[in-house]
Amino acid sequence: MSKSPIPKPTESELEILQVLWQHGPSTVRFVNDELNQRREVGYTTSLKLLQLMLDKGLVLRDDDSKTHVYRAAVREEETQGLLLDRFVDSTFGGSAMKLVMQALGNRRTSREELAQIRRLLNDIEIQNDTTPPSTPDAQ
Amino acid sequence: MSKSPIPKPTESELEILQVLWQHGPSTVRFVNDELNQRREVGYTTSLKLLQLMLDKGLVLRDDDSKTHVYRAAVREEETQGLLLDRFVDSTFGGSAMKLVMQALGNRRTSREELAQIRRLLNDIEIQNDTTPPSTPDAQ
DNA sequence: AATATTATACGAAAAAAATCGTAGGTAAAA
DNA sequence: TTTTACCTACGATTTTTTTCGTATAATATT
Repeated sequence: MSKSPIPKPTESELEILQVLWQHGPSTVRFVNDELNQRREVGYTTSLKLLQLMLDKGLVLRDDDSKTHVYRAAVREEETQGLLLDRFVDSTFGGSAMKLVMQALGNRRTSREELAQIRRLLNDIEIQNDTTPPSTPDAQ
Repeated sequence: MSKSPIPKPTESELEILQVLWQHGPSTVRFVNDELNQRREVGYTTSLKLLQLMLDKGLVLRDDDSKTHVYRAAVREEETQGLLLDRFVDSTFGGSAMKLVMQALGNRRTSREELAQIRRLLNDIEIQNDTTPPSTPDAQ
């Protein structure tokens, strides 16, 4: 049961992953166009990034046709969770609570979203009740 | 009412800020010792970092005595909020909700903490009710 | 067939961060 | 007063990340 040694994506790599997660398998051209909606990036820059990501195993590619198609090799939630851990650690000293409080307190959250969170809280409490609190949290 | 153009702290700088936030004004020696509880860092590395941070305005220092004393120049919540924004943006495509859901769903949250969040949710809803939803959110 | 367009590969420069070594100063101890 | 211990300043190196230029091949266009 070997855990994949996912290398942490850098900020730029994350941007690209976002595109792939959101739009599915894409060509370099498409990815680059997407990136350029936010900031100016050269085509070969995106290309190189994707190639590096391929090496790292962050993406896979289909090079059947001349124009290669890349897709994310890591799942969105998994990766986000990983980065979240790092972030909570580095910025909030390990306290996920603090983070949540800030995230909620800092910005305007709609009633709909609040309700959604309440629902989630309920679910978690139910789980807490039905599950022994001593669940080994293997990382 | 000029907002200070706080430069974004890097990961290492964040580590140091954590120490200062947690322990208050500290000497280089102390900061370095703290850092070394997590990983190996040379003394002059910490020193240099603090000096750079001084330049950037991230910390202030009292150099009355020979041994300088540094303290955070940026407030914890403010800085965390700033970084949170960046993080939400880069990792969760701008959706704070997604982040909160993950943060809560992903890890074991104690009943106490859940209650705390509920309280916060209540507060927010009250605010939402008493405050016109159209608060100009000048960025 | 010749030309223009669009791709990939890849080395390497540029930029950003982190780390360290060494010089030199001050103060306490011997 | 000499020695020892600790501190700061600061240049410079190393590492990591980002960005780009150029060579070259394949495809489409005229």
